[in-house]
This record gives sequence, C-alpha cells and structure tokens, in this order.
Amino acid sequence: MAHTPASDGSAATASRPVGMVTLYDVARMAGVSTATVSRVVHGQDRVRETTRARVQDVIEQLGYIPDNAAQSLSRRRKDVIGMVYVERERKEHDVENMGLGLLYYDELLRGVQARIRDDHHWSLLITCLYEEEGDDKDVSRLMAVAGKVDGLLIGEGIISDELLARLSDRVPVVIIAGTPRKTDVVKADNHSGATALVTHLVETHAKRRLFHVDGPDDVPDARERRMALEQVLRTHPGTILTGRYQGIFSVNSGEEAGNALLGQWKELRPDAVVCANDQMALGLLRSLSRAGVSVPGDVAVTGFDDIYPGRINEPSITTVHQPMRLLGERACDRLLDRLARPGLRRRTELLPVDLVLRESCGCPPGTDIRQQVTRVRVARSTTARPAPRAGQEG
Amino acid sequence: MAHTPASDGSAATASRPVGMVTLYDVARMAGVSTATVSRVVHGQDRVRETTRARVQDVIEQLGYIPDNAAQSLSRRRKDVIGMVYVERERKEHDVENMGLGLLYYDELLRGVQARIRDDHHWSLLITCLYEEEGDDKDVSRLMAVAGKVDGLLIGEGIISDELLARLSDRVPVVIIAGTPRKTDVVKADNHSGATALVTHLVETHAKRRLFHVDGPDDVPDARERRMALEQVLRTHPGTILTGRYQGIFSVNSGEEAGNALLGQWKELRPDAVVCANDQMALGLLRSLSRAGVSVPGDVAVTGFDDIYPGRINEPSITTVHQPMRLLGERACDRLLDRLARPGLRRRTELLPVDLVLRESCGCPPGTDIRQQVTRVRVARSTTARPAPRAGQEG
DNA sequence: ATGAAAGCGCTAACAT
DNA sequence: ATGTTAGCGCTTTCAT
Repeated sequence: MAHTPASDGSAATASRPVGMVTLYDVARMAGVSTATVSRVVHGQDRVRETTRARVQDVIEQLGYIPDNAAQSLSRRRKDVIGMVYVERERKEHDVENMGLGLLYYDELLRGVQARIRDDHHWSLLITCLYEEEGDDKDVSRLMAVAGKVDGLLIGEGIISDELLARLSDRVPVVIIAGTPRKTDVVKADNHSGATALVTHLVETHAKRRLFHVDGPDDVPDARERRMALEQVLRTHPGTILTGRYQGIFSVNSGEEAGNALLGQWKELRPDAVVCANDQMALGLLRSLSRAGVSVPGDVAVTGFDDIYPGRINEPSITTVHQPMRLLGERACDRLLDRLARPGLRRRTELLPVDLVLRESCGCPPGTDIRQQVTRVRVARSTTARPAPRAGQEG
Repeated sequence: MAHTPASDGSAATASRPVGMVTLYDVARMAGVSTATVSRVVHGQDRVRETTRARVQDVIEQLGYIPDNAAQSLSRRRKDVIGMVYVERERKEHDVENMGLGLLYYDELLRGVQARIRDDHHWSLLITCLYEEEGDDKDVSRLMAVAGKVDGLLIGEGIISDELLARLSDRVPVVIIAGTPRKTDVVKADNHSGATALVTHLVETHAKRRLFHVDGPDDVPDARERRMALEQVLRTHPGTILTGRYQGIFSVNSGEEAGNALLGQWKELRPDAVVCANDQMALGLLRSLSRAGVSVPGDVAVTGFDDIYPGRINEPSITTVHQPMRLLGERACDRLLDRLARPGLRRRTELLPVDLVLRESCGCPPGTDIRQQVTRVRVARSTTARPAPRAGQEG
C-alpha cells in the first residue's frame, strides 16, 4: 500500500478536517478497492448487487461525502459556475434602495438558479464587486473566483477588456447585459425598448421638449438607452433635449435630478422626462410632487426596467420591461452549452423587451398595457465609433 | 522528472482545459522550482527580489491562475462557504411575489456578502432547495454542496435532523432562523417581537377578538410567532381567537385567508387580524378592501418582517422589523469564527427586533414609529399542550 | 534563497 | 466484477 492516506491513529489524522472520511476508509471497511467504491458512489454498473449494498451501507454508516476538490482535480472539472456582479451602492440604511434596487441582480440570480436546479451537479458561486473599490480588488477577487469555477457569468460590462481577456482565457465567460467583446453575450434589447418608449412620448403624446435623466457613463445599458433617445430626437424634427442630468440609477440620484430640473424649470421647462431606470423615475417623481408639479399633467415621466414599485406608484410609471430573469436563464444556458461543447461560435443574444404603458407618460388613468417591442436596428451611420454589433449566432 | 505534468506537446495536453496554465509551466519558463513559484504567488518572503520579479513576469505573461481544486486538496481547505435556503414558491409569473417575496433571502445574502467581501479569499456558494421537491433531491443537493465547501449557512430549520447531523458531521454549520439543534444558530427574536405586537393590539387598541393568519406548521419562525400570540391571549383575560387560517407566507395565501375570514364575518367577526408575515397581510388587506371592509376602521391588521411594500401600502402596515441583513452578517461571522477556531462552544444568538407602529393597527394616520423590542422570556410551563389549537380562551 | 519530493482524495485506464 | 495504479496541480517539509 504505497498510497494509503493516513487513517490509522497516527498524528496525520489530527490534521485532517474533523469528520473527514475518505474513499479509502470506505474501501477498507467494506473490504473492496477504491475503484469499486467510486463506482458505487457514481451509480455505475459493473458492480455486483451484494457488493453495492455492502459498500452503500458503509458509506451511510461512516457518513462519507466525497471531497469535491479531489474529484475536481482528478476529473478536471469543478462542477461550479460563477456569477459576478457589481453592487452599485452600499448605503445600508437607504430604505428606498433596499426596497427597490435589490431586484435586478436578484432576478438574474433566480434565473440562473432556475436553470441550474435540474442538474444536481452544478453549483453556483457568487461574487460581487463593489463600485467604490479599486480595480486591483476586482482583479484579486476575479482571479480567485476564476480558479474555482468551470465557467463565469459576468453582469454588465464593468470589467476592463484586459481583465476580461485574462479571465476568458482561462474559463468560458458569458457577459450579461454588457457590450459584446470577445465572449458570448446575452442582453436585453435596450435600443429597441428605449426607441419605442421615446417614440411613444413623441408620437402619441406629442412631446417635444425632453429632459434626460441619464445613468452612469460606463454602464452599457445606460449608453444604449441614451443613444436610442438621441436617435429618436434626431429623426423627429421639432423635438429637442432641454437638459440632462447624470444619475447613478438610485432613487436618491433621481431626486437630485428632479431638483436640478426644478432649478431650470422657468427657463427650460420640458414636457417629458426620460429616466434611464425606474428607481430614478421614482425619485424624480417624489421631488416633483413635493414641488407641486403634477405628473403627467405638467410633465410626463418615464422609467426603464419595470420594477414592482413603479407599478403601484401614484401615478404608475410607464416604462420598459426587462426580462431580467430570462436574462439569467439564457446566460446560464449559454454557458452550460459552451461548457458541454467548447467549440461553439461566439454569439450575442438579444432578448426582446416590452413597452409598458401606464399613467406617468400621459396615458389615461388605470392604463397598464404591455406590448412586446419589435426589434429596430441601430442607426449605424450616426454612430461614429465601431459600434457593438448585435450579430446573430456569430 | 518523475512528476512533471504533461506540458510537452503530447496527447495529454489536449485533455487539459483550454488555456490551462499550471504552476509547472510557470516554473519551467522562469527556470525555478514549483516551490518558488508557489512562494511568489502567495507573496511569501524568502525569495530574492530578482527571482520574484522574473517569476511574476512569467505569471503575467502566461496568464497563470492557480487551480483552486488543487490548492484545496493540498491545503485541506476550499475557501468557500455555502449558503442553503429554500425557495417557497415557484410561480414565475406571480408578479406580487416577484415584487415582495424575493426580499427575505436576498437581504440575508447581502449580509453574508458584506461579511465576506473584505476577505478576498472566501467565496460564497449558494444552493436553493425547492419546497415542492422530494427529500431525496434535497439530500443529493446538500451532499454535493457539502463536498464543495468549508462551512455551511442554512436558512431555516427545514432540513431533517438526520440530514443536518450528517452535514454538520462533515463541515461546520450555522443555522439561520431555525430551531436550535446541535449547531450554532442565529435568529431574530420572534417571540419578543410577536409578543410586543400582539400586546400592542390588546393593550393599546383594546382588541379582544383576534384572527390568526398563520404560516406553515414546520417553519420555526411561524411557530414562534404563533406561540407568542397564544401566550398573550392566555395572559389577557377576555381576549379570544376567533379563528385561524394557515397560509404559506405568500400574498396569494393572504388573500385566501381574507376570503376565509370574510366567510365567517357575520358569526365570528374579529377586531384584529394577526398575520404571520407582511406578504400575507398585504394579500389579506387586498381581499378585505375588495369586500368593502375598512382597515383599521372595521378591523385592525398586522404583519411581520417589515418589507418595503408594507411601508408604502394604503394603509401602511404595522409590523415587526426583522434585521434580515444583520442575520446574514452574524451567521457568516459565526461560521468564519468557527472555521478559524473549531473548538468554539455551540451557541444560539438572538437578534433584537423592532416593533414598527403604522396605520393598519389603528394608530393615527401617518404614524411610523420604530422601537426596539426588549427581550421577553418564553413562558415554559404553559406550553404544555403539543398542538396549537384555535379558539382558546385567555 | 531555492529545490526535490511526498502527499492531498479521487478517477479512470488498464489489468485480471 | 473487481483491483492496481498513475496521475490531477498544488503546498510544504526537509534538504541544500
């Protein structure tokens, strides 16, 4: 026995985690080889029934649980996929955000879990990065996680190209809601959604003077919605942008946007405010309401994402529904596919969104219509830079 | 070289995951031993500066990322903690629950993450069990996860004693919000919270005829709240339970409870309804409102948990605030502690809750008072009978 | 300061 | 049907 792990009463036993029962222990106690135990554990055939039963007994009795580290090392796969996302705000007592902001990634997570659940062997490792922390922290976190998983789901395009390259060099990566680079991407069709929303404002409600509450510069979602807004303005003569405020997707920044807007109310009063997400729309509505401005009477307001509170708000918020959960599901599916067949061509999957018409845009009280938005192409010519292409299946 | 992993152009290379660069590759390319590379990777001293730099270079160049499986096997620790929870409902399109029910575990998760974030080396593996699935599925999921982690955080006391024993035999376990068994437990002081809430109803608002919307039998939180309610009734002569409905913590089941209540409205009209959580309170309020029953005018209603929608509901809901995030933090702290010092004595930590007075109990419109509940002891002697029964007299 | 080598617990190819 | 054994990639002790 050249390679029997210490299972005698020697000192080596002490260093082993409490209760650590190994395959060898089971094998010895059942009087079979480790190969046989392994076969039993994995329900393989080529084991006599009586043997199987005996081994099974010992397993129960000893409470044996295979060590995944050893399994992984041997099988060259960890049966774990990782999910990375960014926590934007960290204020623990911001009740508003606690009630609202949580939803995005939590839904994503639900989607991923839903996909994973049927396959007992996959597990999900989650890691979040924090916006306010340095890039080096991100790097060390990501390196650590990359060494622990078979594949990675990354929310948003927040990590640098260089880092992404390094990661995807090691494990397959699927980007969720980010700009296509050299990995698979699954994202909502923000462009079409925003286009439909703003077009509704302009064509149905005859709005002409829009104010834009934008999201962070570097967030792909925000960028796409912004570009769509600009494109609609461009293609509708007579419409103008009266101003813009850059928020960070939180209720608070929406309130700030509202205050900024009220500051220029006299001179540059808009007839509609387009917010990059629902949270900010909610914050904006609050500050407008405090100032006695009526919505949609004095001004229309729209959001994006379709979070629950926007639905029950007074007035209810017109917005675009993002299939967040589906996003998680598809991303997960794609990763699992790729893990199974590494040869797959890179692909960007665009998920359709719904336009949700409610009260804040000026539609009649009680309106709550949801209609799928058909895809519209991005106007290439006006986009100076090498536009992210939403290519189908590579 | 007896043990150099295949890094030549041999067939073995093909079976290695794409981009898999090993410590050996780095060592060879830097012209040092694996021991030295390992030292550099872990920033240990006893390496000459020039050597370190050279190795570091090769690491960058090759994009080397240590394989955690191998590290774990060698170091006998995985640097991963697992969190297990139960998904109660699975209806994908139940918008109400999407907006509300998500919050509990998500907050817990946030707490855990918050604790983990400073320690780069820990990662979090999450697994959810599904109520409607069989016990054997739970077992296989839990076994799998137990083999992948150093310690486990388990939400609620939903797993059998036997299974729990087996798990905690292998890795340290901290139960969150469950009944203390033979592991560490971190939980909110449900008993004191429910006692304060019901006492408020009885003493401040002079309620006498209570209806109870209970949670699932086997959920510890529900059980504790139920027992506190009964104890308050018992100690306040003249109070009675007019009826009880057993829900499953969802908005829908709250609505059903409301309908059941309305069914016996004539004969057994209560003056207050105590719901085991906010979701059900919300559902109940909806059905009462549809039936034209005014709250708190005709009847008072209370919830539990303090979820955001209850705060902005019309009327706002009187409830008990659970420190969900803190629960996650403490549980994680405890697990990390135990991992560091396995000898720790088993302990149950009770976290204080807040009584949140709002409108639904009959407090004046606009009320939103939050006060910490001081701990009250569970009355042992009176808990003689095993089964909770309705219609008891105080 | 650096290297050689013995494991860590498990899998799977190859015997028998 | 069952056993033998050579790794999997890394850490760490013990030499040097």
